[in-house]
Amino acid sequence: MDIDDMTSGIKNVKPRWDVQAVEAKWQRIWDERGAFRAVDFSSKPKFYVLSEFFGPSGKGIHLGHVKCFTPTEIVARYMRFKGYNVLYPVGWDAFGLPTENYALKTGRQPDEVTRDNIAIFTRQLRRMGFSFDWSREISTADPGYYRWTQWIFLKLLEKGLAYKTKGEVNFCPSCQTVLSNEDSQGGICDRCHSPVAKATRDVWYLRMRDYSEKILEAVEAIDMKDGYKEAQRNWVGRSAGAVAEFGIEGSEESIRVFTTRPDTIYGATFMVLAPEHGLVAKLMDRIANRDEVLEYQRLAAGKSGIEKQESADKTGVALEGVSAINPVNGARLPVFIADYVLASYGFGAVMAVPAHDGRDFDFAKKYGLPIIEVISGGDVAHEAYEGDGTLVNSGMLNGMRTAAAKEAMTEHLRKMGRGEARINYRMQDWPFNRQRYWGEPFPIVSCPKCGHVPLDEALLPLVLPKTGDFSPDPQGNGPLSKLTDWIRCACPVCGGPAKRESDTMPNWAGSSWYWLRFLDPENSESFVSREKLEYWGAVDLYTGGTEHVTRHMLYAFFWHSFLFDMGAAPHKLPFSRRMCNGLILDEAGRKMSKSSENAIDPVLVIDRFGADVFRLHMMFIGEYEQNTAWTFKGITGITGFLNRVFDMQGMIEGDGVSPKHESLLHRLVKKADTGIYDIGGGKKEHNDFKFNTIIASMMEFANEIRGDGYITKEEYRQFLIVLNVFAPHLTSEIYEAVFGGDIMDQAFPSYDEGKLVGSSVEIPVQLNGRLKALISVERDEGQDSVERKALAALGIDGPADKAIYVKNKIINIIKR
RNA sequence: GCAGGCAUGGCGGAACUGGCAGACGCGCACGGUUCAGGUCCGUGUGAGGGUUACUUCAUGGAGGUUCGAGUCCUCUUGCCUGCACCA
Repeated sequence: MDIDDMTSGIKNVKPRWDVQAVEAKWQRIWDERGAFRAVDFSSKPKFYVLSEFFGPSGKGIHLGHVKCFTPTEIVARYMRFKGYNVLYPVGWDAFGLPTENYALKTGRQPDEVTRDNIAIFTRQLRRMGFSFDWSREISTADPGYYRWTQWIFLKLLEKGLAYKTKGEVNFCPSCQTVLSNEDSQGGICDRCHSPVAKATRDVWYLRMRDYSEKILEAVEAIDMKDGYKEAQRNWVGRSAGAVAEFGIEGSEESIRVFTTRPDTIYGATFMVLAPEHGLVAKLMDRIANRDEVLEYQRLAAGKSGIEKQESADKTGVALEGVSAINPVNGARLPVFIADYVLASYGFGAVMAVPAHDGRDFDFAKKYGLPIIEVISGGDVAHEAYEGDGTLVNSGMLNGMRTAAAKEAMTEHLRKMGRGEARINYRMQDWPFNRQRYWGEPFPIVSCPKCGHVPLDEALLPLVLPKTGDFSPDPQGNGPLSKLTDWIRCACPVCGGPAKRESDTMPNWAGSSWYWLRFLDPENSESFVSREKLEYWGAVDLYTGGTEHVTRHMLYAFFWHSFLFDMGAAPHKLPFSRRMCNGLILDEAGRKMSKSSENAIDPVLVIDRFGADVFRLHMMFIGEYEQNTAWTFKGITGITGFLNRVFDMQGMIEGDGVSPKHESLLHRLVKKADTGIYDIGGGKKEHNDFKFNTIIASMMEFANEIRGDGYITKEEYRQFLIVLNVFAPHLTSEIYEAVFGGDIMDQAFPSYDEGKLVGSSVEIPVQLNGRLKALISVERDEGQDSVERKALAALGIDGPADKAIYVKNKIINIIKR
């Protein structure tokens, strides 16, 4: 579909200025003047604003980019007017599967594809007129950049936060690579949307779980909507409880469980292990129903995450001949394996208390296991009671309340040497290697004698070698393993024959620290200079997609906390404030993605309407954080508005601010000054990012001017500055024509609280809460005289029973 | 199941700490300009009733607090978005 089809049926409003020429002219001027350069160590206050950098696909920018970047662009221009040294950088998250898959499909080299795509993005973004500091452009696939990604990995390794082991991980059969939990949310590959399988592989893990508390600290400290914090807390999944150790009858082995309810331990009537629990193999020769157990294990291993979700019904198999012993009362408990217990959480085993846990209850009912009530308050014959209450049937705990009993039992277990208090986390360590080509090579050599040996830092970057064959290997080896000359090397420690690591890092590696590199993109001595880190500090405002809240952001918190701990970053938090933009939907309300049919190419919109109109329209049709259905309806209203702004050049009369327009202008300036961005931040509630209503206020102002037929020079000047942050091209052009010079040299206009209301105000008069009349009063007029006017307007003799007057707003007369 | 969010005209959406509901824009109607269409300019536009003055009803639904509720409280319905057998 071309632009004419898409815009058929809407008014054909012609702009009265040469849109394309004006926009090209100012983009060139800004470029020549280096207008958006952020200045290191400037004496102005710093302001660092960032939207998530671009994954440069071949399709170019999409509407989601425009929705995401226009707000930060507006904030950046606004903050420059407010006298800040603004850093608003641009870069490329260039490694990763989309580029690699595209290169495979088209038979081209990923680095060439990346270079071409970056060129496309650059051209398009310049045409949007975004005020990026292009001199700080970075790409994660550039050796000068990924040298430092590799360096951070070596530091993680040095501090014991990276390790390689065999582990069960998510594996995408289609992309033929290992994925992290964050990459396979809902059991679906984030890249190709295939169902994810489980596989046992050699995995490089990063000890992200060790950073759970620090990540949670960052979650609490960053200024961000509660919903996102909650999603992040859930992802980390902190829960406080105890570990308890149950013996195995006639064996040295024991079952360790994590429980949040140590108070219910007297109610445990059986134990459940995850099917793949290591103990099963160890006890195999005592298990009477070996075949049945092995069969169940085999079935459970084959189930995907989705299959497990679909079968809510609980299944399991008893380990016949195995009994566990409750450490507190010596009770003999049967032991089961069942796939409702997850190997990856806690110890992969639970003490089952059917009276007080819904899942255990279901399982007990199905297999006819006893249910013992130990907390009073429910009806455990019919359903599990998970609430608090008083302990019964619980020996030493009887009569205690839940909270006290938890504490007492935890202490009791500790004294017995059979348990202790424990905080457990749902979040897993981060599987960090991918069996794909287009990523950062690991600076690691594998030596038969010395194990995994890191390369010397001085040898970084370990450059990704060029190869004609970078297709994934069905055996699950990284494509680099085919490059035998590159793989073979000498061990840095013993000099003997060794091999390089052939896997590469995931596409989230380079994005886990990139905001820091913008501070010092050319540095070849360190990842960022200390002085620049100290000058710029945290990103003041960071925006991006909601989908990155439980992924990129958690990785970012992890790496940043690590860099802080090792003393490499002087500030604790990477970002001060985070906002997430809503999605762009098509007119039918479906998600508009760049791959789908319904996508609208932003370039067509620029060609037809220009960047100024496009930006205003995008901001006008919906709120930043809400999903927005894209439509061309109404876009001509924006063109008409800018036409009227353009026409004001012929309506200039007088200087100063006319009394007629004074309160209107002050209200507009206040609306913009408070509604674009809350400077200072730190507040719980923000009242900014109100771009749609600021545009409405500008339209109101323009309507008033048109009605009056004149605008003063000073009014026009202030109005153009406000509009400039939204529509920089046209306003620069008009400003130059009317006033001479560059509008960007101006300061943002100021407003006066005392001038927001005109000298006389029209207020509604209510009688018993019903609107009856309007009266005109002086600004701040006293209640007595307003009340007299109101009574007169209502035609009432004598006093009111009561009168409520809200100054300059409303008066309500009560007369029964 | 748990958590978070949303609900206002024909449509997108306004409404600051409770204070004229529907700003602004689109659409629509009528009028002007035009040979005509488009553009442009003007007027009107929540629903019902009345010839007018006016009046009743309206922010998913039901109650409540208040002089006054889209906004606060209780209950309820529908939709969206995360996480989901996490012990």
